[in-house]
Amino acid sequence: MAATETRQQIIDAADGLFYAQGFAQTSFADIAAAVKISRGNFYYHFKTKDEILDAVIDKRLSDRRKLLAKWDETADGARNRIECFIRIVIVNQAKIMAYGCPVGTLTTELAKIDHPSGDRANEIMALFGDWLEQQFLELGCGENSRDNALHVLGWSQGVSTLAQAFKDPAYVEREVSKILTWLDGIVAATDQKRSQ
Amino acid sequence: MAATETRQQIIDAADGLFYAQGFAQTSFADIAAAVKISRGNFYYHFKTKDEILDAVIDKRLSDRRKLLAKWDETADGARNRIECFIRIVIVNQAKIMAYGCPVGTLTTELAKIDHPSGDRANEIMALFGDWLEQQFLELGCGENSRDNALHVLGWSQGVSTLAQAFKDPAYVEREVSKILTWLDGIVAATDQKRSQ
DNA sequence: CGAGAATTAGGACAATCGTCCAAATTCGTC
DNA sequence: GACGAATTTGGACGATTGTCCTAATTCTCG
Repeated sequence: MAATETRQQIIDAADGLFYAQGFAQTSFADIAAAVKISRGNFYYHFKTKDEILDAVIDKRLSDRRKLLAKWDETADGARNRIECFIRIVIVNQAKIMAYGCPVGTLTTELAKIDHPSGDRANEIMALFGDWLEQQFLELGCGENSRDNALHVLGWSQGVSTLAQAFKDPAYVEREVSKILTWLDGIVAATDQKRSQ
Repeated sequence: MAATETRQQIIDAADGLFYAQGFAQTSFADIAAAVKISRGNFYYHFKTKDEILDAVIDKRLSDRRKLLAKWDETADGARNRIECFIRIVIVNQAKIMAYGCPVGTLTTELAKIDHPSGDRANEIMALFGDWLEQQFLELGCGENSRDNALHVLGWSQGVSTLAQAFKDPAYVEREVSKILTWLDGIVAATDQKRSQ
């Protein structure tokens, strides 16, 4: 099999296992079993566990960039694009209730063990923050755009944490309604300001 | 030394280490070094690592109950008590930026590894949720009280997660201002409804 | 087909993990 | 001071960890 192919399978399996079990709790043996490859084979593709982590972070960054690009293309207008982001807590509800937010739980875990790749993991969080800021800028929020972006981002992290703790789908639905009401309030306020 | 004394020192050290490093990342050797006790001595006080975890959760539950009781005594009115809760993200800012929320990170970690004591850890989260609900009930929010309580609780989790990721104190301050404005909006709305 | 490169298999390695035990030490009580 | 209980010590244990190496296998191309 081509090296790139096996390498990709390792990354994909590690991505899923890091999400479901956490980085520190996932061993080479776990990934090997998932890919059905000998343990020693890892050393050919990745010299250390940290290299796998970096590759997984790269993949997640790439995946999220693609997701945001898709929303940029398909969703009509900045408000609807923000709603796309908001609704991922419903779309991915089952996984979030089981494993939490893939972005938030990784950044939290790496920050807590002070891992060198923690900054790279934070880039995924920053990616969403920057994208949201861009949407609010397009909405006409001006200097409040960054503020609003972090508000929505933090909201999603809070909802994910409580969804995992309480496993209550109805709570998630209510919070989505609330933040959408807040969003439309922002839209109305900027529209009003613009017409003045 | 009395057994209860050593036991308490172990629990206190484990509490701090579980918070700073995470449960899974903290070994018996780590705690032993912190308490300056031989590793084997643990077996006399705790048969397994899970027993230490349970004791730490008990301590945290007790500590938080005391904190809430103090707020019940000292703070004047339900609104100010809710503000006490909101402001812990500022009071504990340094630790939160370094290690995240003690409650949220533990529940997240235990949920992810599907640990038997995860439910007990969730009780700490539920403790705050129930207390907040009680405050909103006293504010006169009626059936919206639970909803509002989870909103504030989720908010605190989101702020903690982003504070840890971005390490930006100004963001925390802005979010506190925002949620206090929201809170006063709730107070005003219920006052208005009451006077009708 | 055959030679050389690319890829994989399987295990050795030192370290660390949670657990457990027997011996040594300290403590309280008469 | 002496005896039994309570407490502590230091290390052994099997398992697992990440890392690393060598031999075997598969693939590629002349």
